[in-house]
Amino acid sequence: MIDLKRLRTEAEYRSGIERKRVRSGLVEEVLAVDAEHRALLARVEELRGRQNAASKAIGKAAPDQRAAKIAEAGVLKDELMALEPSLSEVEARVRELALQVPNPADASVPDGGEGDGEVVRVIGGEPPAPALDHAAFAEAMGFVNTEKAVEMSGSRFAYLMREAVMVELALVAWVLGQVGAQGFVPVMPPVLVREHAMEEAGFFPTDRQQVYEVDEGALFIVGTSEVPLSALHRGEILDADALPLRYAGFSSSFRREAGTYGKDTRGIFRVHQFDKVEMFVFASPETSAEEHERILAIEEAIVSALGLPYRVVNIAAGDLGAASAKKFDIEVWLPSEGRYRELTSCSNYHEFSARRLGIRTRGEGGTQLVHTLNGTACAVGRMLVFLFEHYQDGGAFIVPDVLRSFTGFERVEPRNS
RNA sequence: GGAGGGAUGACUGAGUGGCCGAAAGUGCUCGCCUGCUAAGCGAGUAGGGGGUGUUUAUCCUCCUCGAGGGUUCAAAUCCCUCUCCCUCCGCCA
Repeated sequence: MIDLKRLRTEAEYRSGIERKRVRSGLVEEVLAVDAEHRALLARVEELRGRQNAASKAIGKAAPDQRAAKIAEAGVLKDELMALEPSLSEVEARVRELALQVPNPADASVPDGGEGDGEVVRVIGGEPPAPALDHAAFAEAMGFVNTEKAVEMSGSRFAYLMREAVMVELALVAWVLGQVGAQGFVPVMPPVLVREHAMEEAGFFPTDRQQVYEVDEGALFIVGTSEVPLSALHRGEILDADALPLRYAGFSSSFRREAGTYGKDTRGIFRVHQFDKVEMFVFASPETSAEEHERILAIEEAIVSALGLPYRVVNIAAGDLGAASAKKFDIEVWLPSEGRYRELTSCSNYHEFSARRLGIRTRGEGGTQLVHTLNGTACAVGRMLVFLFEHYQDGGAFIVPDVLRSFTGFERVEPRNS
């Protein structure tokens, strides 16, 4: 949720929103309805004040004067009742519109849309394509079965099988250890949440079409453990000394991938269900930018330890999600496609989601909203895609060094060939 | 699945229609006192919106006692719905 007060008083705040490709006229509309709301609120409050005073007077009045005073207060009540429905109607409109307004882009975010991100750095080379691309290799090795999964569940589902399962689990265990060493508390959260959790995390209403709905709309399946992690301190006033609070959620993630027909149909690059270790941080506003860099550094350390060539991109304003004020993607070189593809991303939400969640700290001048940040420690399935290409040796698969103590094997030979 | 009890400020907990945004205690903050510590004494201590503005001051005002709705001139208190917690019974691991 944006700060309406800042929207109407700070030009920079407003331009940060407008840099994010918002529906034209939305900002003007919000401001107009907000003004209407405040004007009406003043009238209603004035009436309520008089009504409150009149009611109090009845309690103190002598018994023989009560009847007259009750009649008097009744008139005020009727006036109020005539006005209040329009107030709640305007309130609902402000809220509905404000929910559609994205978090303003940070000043350090470049202008433009998809493809206009700023490449911050490039690490590693651009090795040539292996004999088989990730999908063909995974199938040849018996690591992935999409055919039967598609019959059973539909496109973009897959069975992960054999040694690949052990590599998947090794990645999870290793990554949780890495982030644990950085102070992130491991969490396995519920993946079914109520609607308000989706809204407060910043996903509803804007990304509703990406989310699976179950139990007749009572519950929604999360597309990232960011949602249940964000709710971990819902409604709390946190001790400033306790910040930053860092969590690492491990869960399956589910995405409808609406509007991606025909994109990334090979293998398990883009699927409806995948496992992910996600970092989530509640930070003070003063340190959130620093914390963002820290999360990025951890992501880079993980990709580097796996020996993958990558680049860091500062995502352009028009390509940011609604809740994000700033986002870094790590894109890893995918040899078969001869280009960098997104593996992780980390965002600073500033106080956008904290406002909806009601998460604050106590400072000198009262309470202030915390900042929330999130970042992918490891999107496991997507990571496998890159490993399947970068760790081919002849027809065999080599287990990355750092995972070997978890898998118990170093190499998987080609099957029946 | 059935029956009953409950949800109040950072915490414990009183409060069945007006004198209640709310007793008391704990905690915390400040001051006093005590040679130190402990104890004692006094004061203060919820969140949010709007207006004003000398713009993290002051002041005015409205809302909030799990959430939403209703009754009433007036609701923490009465009624309805929902969410959650507890106890007992049943069922199942």
